[in-house]
Amino acid sequence: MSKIIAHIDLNTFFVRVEEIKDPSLIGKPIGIGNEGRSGIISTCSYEARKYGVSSGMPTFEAKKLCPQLILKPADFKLINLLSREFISYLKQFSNKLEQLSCDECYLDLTDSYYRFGHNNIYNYLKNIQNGLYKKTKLKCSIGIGPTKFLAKMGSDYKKPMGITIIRKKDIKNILFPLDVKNFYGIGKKTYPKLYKIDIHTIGDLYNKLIQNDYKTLSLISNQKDYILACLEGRTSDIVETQRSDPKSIGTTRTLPFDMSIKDDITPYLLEEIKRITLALKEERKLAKTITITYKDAKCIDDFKTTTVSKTLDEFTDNEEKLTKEGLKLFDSSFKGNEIRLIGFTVKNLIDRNEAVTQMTFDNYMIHEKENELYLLINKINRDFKKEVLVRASDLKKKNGNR
DNA sequence: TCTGGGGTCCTAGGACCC
DNA sequence: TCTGGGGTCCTAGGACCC
Repeated sequence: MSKIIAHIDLNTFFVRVEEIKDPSLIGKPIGIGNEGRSGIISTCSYEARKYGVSSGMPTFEAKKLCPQLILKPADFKLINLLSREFISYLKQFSNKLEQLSCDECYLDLTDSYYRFGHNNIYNYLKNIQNGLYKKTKLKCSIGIGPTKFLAKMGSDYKKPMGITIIRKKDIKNILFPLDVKNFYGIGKKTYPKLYKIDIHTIGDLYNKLIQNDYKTLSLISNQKDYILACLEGRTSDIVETQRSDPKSIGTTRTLPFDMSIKDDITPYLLEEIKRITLALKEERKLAKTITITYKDAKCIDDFKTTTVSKTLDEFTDNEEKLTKEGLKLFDSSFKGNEIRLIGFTVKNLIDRNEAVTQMTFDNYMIHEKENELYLLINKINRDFKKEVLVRASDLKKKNGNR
């Protein structure tokens, strides 16, 4: 028997958070993003979309398209709070929940649907959707299908507050007429190439693949089996409740201005290395491979990103070691060209307790103690900085009122 | 003033070993 | 005389997603 997998997607979540804070914004064109040198729109309201504004667009361009656009920075504190409420609300219906990001998840409803003798799947879902709205004021779209892929395509099909059921027998009717760029996994590089060989819809793509069309295979031969499995309802229906281990941890930072002098860039790199060391310790991981990322400042109609990496002789979470190796790699690879962004990533990760076998127990215990201390010092530093900022702003207010 | 930041997965070539 | 074939690891880059 096939499962009942739901994909639940919050509609324009970051915008909705602002509307909940300030209901007078409802119905207005809103973009979430920062003003300034490197601001982009992370998401925008449906009203803004009418003007052509879309996510990923630089804010200056969005402003050009829609001058009355109201720009708000993302309020991550409230976003995280509401995201947790969203997840905990859904867990009432099934504990088989896989969170994909702050605003979407899969839910395996097979047991709960049948156990409580429901007989109308649409009403059952409508109830979940309305309940979420009542409790949190958040709007969502729900897709239902026998596989995760079909559920995901379903939640995307109708927004906002849509409910779409895609059984295997509905695939031809619902998915085949859709533009091929709506296929989850076909992105902005591939779809124009598909258009060129006269593949415009998902149905076109399916038929060409079935026929082993030479031109189609030359573009996406490696994805053939996967795409066919998706469109025949044969992909995964397993909702993974355990958060999977991270494969890499990294940060990047856009510099306050374009830089080409090593000594100017180094402090920013050091800061990124510090952040990653802290994250490694918090995740209880050790890393073996380090990567530095640069983005060129000037490059004709594209920002070229280059990476250099190095695999170290041992797994580590030691700040001194990561800093030493990071700087060495930077020194040997940086060509002195103008860059606008710098980043540091670690990969090739193992659990810290796995490393016990690689060091003596005493050394392991010393390492654990050192790390506890490291996290504590970081927390004190953070709290201290916050305190200083609060006092500074109090002082400013006082002086301002005089 | 002028395109974020966090990830995953895949590929291809080269080095190296047996 | 002159270099197979399989496997693994490392590195760089590309495509995609939220």
